Amino acid sequence: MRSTNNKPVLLNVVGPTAIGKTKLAIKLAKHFNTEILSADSRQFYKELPIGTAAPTPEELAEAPHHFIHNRSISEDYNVGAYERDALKKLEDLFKTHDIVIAVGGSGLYIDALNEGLHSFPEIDQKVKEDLAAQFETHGITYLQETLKDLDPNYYNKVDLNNHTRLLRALEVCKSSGKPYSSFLEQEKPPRFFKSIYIGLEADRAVLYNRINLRVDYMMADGLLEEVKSVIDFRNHNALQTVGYKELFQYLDKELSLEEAIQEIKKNSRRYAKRQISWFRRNSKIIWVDFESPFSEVLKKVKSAL
RNA sequence: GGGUAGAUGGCCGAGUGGCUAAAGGCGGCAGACUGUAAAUCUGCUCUCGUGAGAGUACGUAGGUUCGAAUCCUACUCUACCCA
Repeated sequence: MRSTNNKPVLLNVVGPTAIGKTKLAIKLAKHFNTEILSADSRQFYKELPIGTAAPTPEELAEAPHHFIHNRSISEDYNVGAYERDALKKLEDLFKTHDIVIAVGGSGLYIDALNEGLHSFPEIDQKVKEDLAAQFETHGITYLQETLKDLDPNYYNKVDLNNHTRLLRALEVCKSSGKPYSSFLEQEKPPRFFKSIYIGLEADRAVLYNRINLRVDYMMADGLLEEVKSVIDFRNHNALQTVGYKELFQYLDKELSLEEAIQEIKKNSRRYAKRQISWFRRNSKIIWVDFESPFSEVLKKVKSAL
């Protein structure tokens, strides 16, 4: 089942949270007798099975999964590391499979996998801490002015209100002595596989209803206990996550349990909206209704091969 | 039955004669996104119109005024208090 140009195929299943990506990916994996590569920025943390809606043990048994529960929240992990690790895994999988399934709702991770990121220098931790401290004391203006000085090109492009972006760019500039934008100008090596994208969609009201219901299921499944078990790590990046942030607030007595649950639902809806925005601009995605019969999905996949 | 307070856009809530289609918040919609990305950030949100602009709007009905969400009268409803 190689693609027409004889490259192996990475079949990406994308879409907003709670729309049924996991289940579709498993069906596709079984059909093509292949394996699943997760492109989800939270499901690889083994301590967070409930709140991240990771595949259940039963689902994991249905098809081989990679990048699920293979990391700890105590580790620092990020897209760059993911791209490196996932690509290596993919090379392995393509030795024995012509088609592999990727599934995930993290747009940046999907893009990193399929298109690649530019290569950036290592960040000097001291530089990072210094910048954070400067931001703390001098505010965002400091970041803006420093960037204007170190990388005027990027200064003209970035969202100047977004401190996260400014910090990252400055970290690269200061660690490497070269402008951040100069790294973006480098040629990216082309992928050795062909990418196909299936996007699941649903009416907004239907999607929101599914999200709300899933939060209730998570609570019934013991999300609160899961959150309590990881509270010592609450400042780690891995826990800047919907479902955890809000329940930490409940444990801090800032919110009632009911309020916290409502916040989780709301923030999940907003997250879904951001995912939709991200995927909408990818014109390669073949969109299908989340309730489409599998045969129909399969037909669309095959016509894209 | 009497008294007091109140009634503002999907919701909460400010405004107390012109600068008000009406602050702010919430909710919603749309967008950005290259190593924190389930993060971070931006715009829009009465109706019609691409736009200029027009129309409708601050409980209801009248009134005062060049001009009213803002002042007056009556009525309706809500909350609390007295009987």
